[in-house]
Amino acid sequence: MRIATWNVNSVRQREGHLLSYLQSEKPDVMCLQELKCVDEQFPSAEIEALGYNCAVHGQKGFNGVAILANRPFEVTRGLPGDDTDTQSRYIEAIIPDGQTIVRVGCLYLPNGNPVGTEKYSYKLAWMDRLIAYARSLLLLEEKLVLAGDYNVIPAAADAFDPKAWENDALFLPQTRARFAELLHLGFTDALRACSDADKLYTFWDYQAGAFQRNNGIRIDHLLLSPQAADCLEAVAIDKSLRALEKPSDHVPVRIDLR
DNA sequence: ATGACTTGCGCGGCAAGA
Repeated sequence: MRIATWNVNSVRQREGHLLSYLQSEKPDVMCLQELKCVDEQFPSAEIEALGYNCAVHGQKGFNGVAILANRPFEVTRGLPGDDTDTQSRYIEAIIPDGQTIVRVGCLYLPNGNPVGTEKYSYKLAWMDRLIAYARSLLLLEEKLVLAGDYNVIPAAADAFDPKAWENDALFLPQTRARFAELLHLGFTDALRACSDADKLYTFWDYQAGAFQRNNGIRIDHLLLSPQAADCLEAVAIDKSLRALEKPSDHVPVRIDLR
């Protein structure tokens, strides 16, 4: 089973690239973040025409997540743990796979900048909720994939210029500690399970020719439960999409599970 | 040293992103 994740930075602006990607890479499951639209504005008809089912958790203007799959599936919306949180940042699917299932969580973790504001405390609180929920999901002992834009640079090797990120919400020690805490529950970072190479990035800023200089960061991740990690066959970062006209600032990351 | 793009909203320049 092929599972991909991509922060599209507006699904309406990226519809053409998305449809091309679905046709060329043929993921069984596609996780999308930063839709920047409400459910009614999501291009469901065009995606369904390619044989996908869509589950959308949109929001006006910002945020918004979706899961697409080439078969029917069950879906739940929202990250448990705070009924007052109105931001659309989590959607989960149970994907049938022969006699078994794969549970896929699609997440858009808050950016958290500027540090020292309520934005950063919201990020840390959201990570605490994710850790608590992930702990409960692991008890199910299923194939589980938590995929998305984590807005976390896990280590210095995951940034072209780590010094520039020292005081940023994506790289602060408290941020990385929570990401480590999540991993230590028993998750495997799919990319790092397959490669210890540096200069592997999933985001390049639009400004100052960052992509041309490969001045990027790795912040889009697929975390695997033990049962999913045992099935990991391959991982890829689809960097070529960043060189297209009108790209997202993120590129897709995908895995193949046997 | 600073800003450097892109998007949504909605029609004037901001907020937000990372």
